[in-house]
Amino acid sequence: MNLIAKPDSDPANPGVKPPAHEQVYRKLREQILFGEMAPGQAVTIQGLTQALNAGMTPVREAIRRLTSDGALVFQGNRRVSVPQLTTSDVEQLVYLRKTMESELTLRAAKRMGKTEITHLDQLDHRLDRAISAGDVVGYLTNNYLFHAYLYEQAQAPVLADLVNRVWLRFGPSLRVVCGRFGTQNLADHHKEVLEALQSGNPDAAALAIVRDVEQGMQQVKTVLTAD
Amino acid sequence: MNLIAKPDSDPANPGVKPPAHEQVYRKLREQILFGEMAPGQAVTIQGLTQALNAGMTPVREAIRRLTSDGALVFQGNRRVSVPQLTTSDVEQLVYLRKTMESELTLRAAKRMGKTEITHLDQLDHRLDRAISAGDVVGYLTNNYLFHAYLYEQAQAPVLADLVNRVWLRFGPSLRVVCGRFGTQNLADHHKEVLEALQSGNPDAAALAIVRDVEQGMQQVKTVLTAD
DNA sequence: ATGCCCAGAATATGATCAAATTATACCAAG
DNA sequence: CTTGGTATAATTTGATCATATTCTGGGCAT
Repeated sequence: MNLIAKPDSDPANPGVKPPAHEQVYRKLREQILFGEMAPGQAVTIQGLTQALNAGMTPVREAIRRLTSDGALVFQGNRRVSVPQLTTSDVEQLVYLRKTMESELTLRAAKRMGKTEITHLDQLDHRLDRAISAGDVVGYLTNNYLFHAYLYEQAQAPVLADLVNRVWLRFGPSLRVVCGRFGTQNLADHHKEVLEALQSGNPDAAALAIVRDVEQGMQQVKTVLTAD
Repeated sequence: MNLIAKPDSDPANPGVKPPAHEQVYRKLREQILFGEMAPGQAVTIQGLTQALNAGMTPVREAIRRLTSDGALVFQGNRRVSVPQLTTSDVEQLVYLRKTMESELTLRAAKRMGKTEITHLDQLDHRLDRAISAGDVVGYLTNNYLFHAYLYEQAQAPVLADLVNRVWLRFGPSLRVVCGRFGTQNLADHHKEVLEALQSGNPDAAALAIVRDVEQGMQQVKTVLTAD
């Protein structure tokens, strides 16, 4: 019997490769999160098989997972596409993000030590660099990583899972926001979060995250209505 | 060109049948929600293909969707099983249910008219009958239908979607609760909800739902710890 | 107890069938 | 004769299946 911890479950292990459908899923997930797909864009299975150089079955399975995530939608007939958010959708997403992310931040703040806070700070610096460089993909990526790392520290996998699910829904719209406003005008409240963490004030951190969410989602709503 | 609205998109249309992977997904979903699967139970692809008399591909896709829902979990190697909840999991689920379901109830209460409230009342009567008959599956089914109908009235698809996702996580554990306590001792707060709706008090309805959630999840937690 | 081997299950491919969209051709009306 | 619309054909794409391949886990021998 194998008593050693299985390297399979370690996502950072370079020795073992995850199955093809997992790889395809992650790639598509990144493309959706980091703005390589536009809202309303059609997604074809056969298109993806050659674009990602993958078989048909893995692509199908990845698409199923993503439709369950709400990152893609069944288009009545059997076509799939990137969803177009309505104003009502955004309002619901705001409510979800505010309640879930504030709770996650609260939990994370109570657990994080010096090391973790420093790492978060570094992530924010990278984000700043991407902003001043006008690097849209870098902005989207690092903004996500900032939040994702924070929520990972909360040690609440169920909540973190659901939040990631929610992010997939508005990911494509963020790209549109960047195109509309440019990276320069994308102020965030990350500095407030970091200060609250450093001074050991969980409630303030949670409040700052709520402000961050409100501000970010307000821009999404603006782009939608100006559409 | 066909200018008539496509009957395909109508889910209640009996003429058109959904694809096999969709049917398999719904069947498995019901089996998980209504207690035909036990926590920890292993799920094999080939087992399902003959149990549901379906092909391999549809079963695979359904399983992918359900793992994304959190209704099934990858067991490191390539086994899949029904998840065992931890105490921490339940606490997170409680938080999620309370915030999401109270919001949904609030929205629903503001929209529902006489007709809808009557329908909800009928669903609750069926639930009562199942309880006094000791019908476990009937209890689980009608309890779900009560909540699902209520949330459907909120006209908030994003929120409703997420809540359904959450229900899939604790569905199997509810069955265990029934086996432990028996249907007789499963008091709920549905009557309070109905009274609040009839007297046009959305906040009271939301509060009653929160109590219902707390009470139900408390039983789940009890069963877990007594394990 | 350790390592090799085999059975069985899951992963992945390509082929085949069915459905839908697009393109084309035909007919009727102006 | 042109234009608009409809019916039909062709192409594209999705759904499913049968099959080959890979991997895991347990049994057996050392």
